[in-house]
Amino acid sequence: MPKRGGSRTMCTAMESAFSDLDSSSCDFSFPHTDDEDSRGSMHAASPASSLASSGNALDAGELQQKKKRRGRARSEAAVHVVKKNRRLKANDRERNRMHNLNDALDALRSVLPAFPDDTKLTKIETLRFAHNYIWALSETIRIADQRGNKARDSSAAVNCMAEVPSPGSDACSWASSASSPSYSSSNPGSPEAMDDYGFLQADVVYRYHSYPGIY
DNA sequence: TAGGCCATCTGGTCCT
DNA sequence: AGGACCAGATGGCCTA
Repeated sequence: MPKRGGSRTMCTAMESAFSDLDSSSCDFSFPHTDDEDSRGSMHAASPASSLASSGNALDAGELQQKKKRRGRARSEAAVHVVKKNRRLKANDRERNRMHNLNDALDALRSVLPAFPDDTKLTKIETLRFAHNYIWALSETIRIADQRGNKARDSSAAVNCMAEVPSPGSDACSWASSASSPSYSSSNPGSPEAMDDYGFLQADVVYRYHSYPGIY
C-alpha cells in the first residue's frame, strides 16, 4: 500500500513552531484587523474634528449626524470584533473536535489486525476494515459456538483437531469446553492474543479478508 | 501533473 | 446564547 500524503498546513506548522502564540495569529481569513478598526474609526473621526477645530461653521444638525455616524462605525467595529472572537473560538472547538475524532480513529486502528508492511490506514479504510473485522469476529464466534454445541451433543470432542487442522492451537479444548469462548483481556491485535488464540486469529483474519460485503 | 488524503476554516443547523 | 455537529471549500503534501 503506498504511503499517503497529507500533512499539516503551513499555518498549523507555524502554529506548532510558535506554540506560545494564539491560534488567531494564524488566521488569514480576517485581513481586516482590530488595528484597522481603530484606525478606521480614527480616520472617520478626524475630518469632523479638524473641521470643527478649524473654525468652519458647521451647524448643530450636521455635527449631530457626524456623531451618529461615528457612533455607528464604532459599534459596527465592536460587533465585528465580537463576531471575530466568536469565530475564532468556534474554529478552536472544531479543531479540538476533529483531533478527538482522529484520536478515536487511532484507537480503532490500534486494535485492528495490522500488517507490518502496511502504512497507516486511512480514515475510510479504518472504518471499513473495522466493519469487516467485526463481521469476521462474529462469524468466527458463531461457527465456534456451533462446533462447541456439536461437541457437547456427541460428548466426544476428541476428534476436534482433525476437524479443525490448526497446528499448535488449543481451539479444540476451547471449542468443546464452553458454549461461548472466553476471550483474552489483552489487546485483540497484540502478540499475546495471537498466542492465546492463534487459530481464532487466523480464522478471523481469513474471514476478515474474505468478507463478502460491499467493501 | 493529477489524484488522493488530510487539516483547517467557515457558515448553517440543531440541541441544550 | 453558546456549543456540537456537519458538509463544502480551500490549500498543502505526497505518490504514481
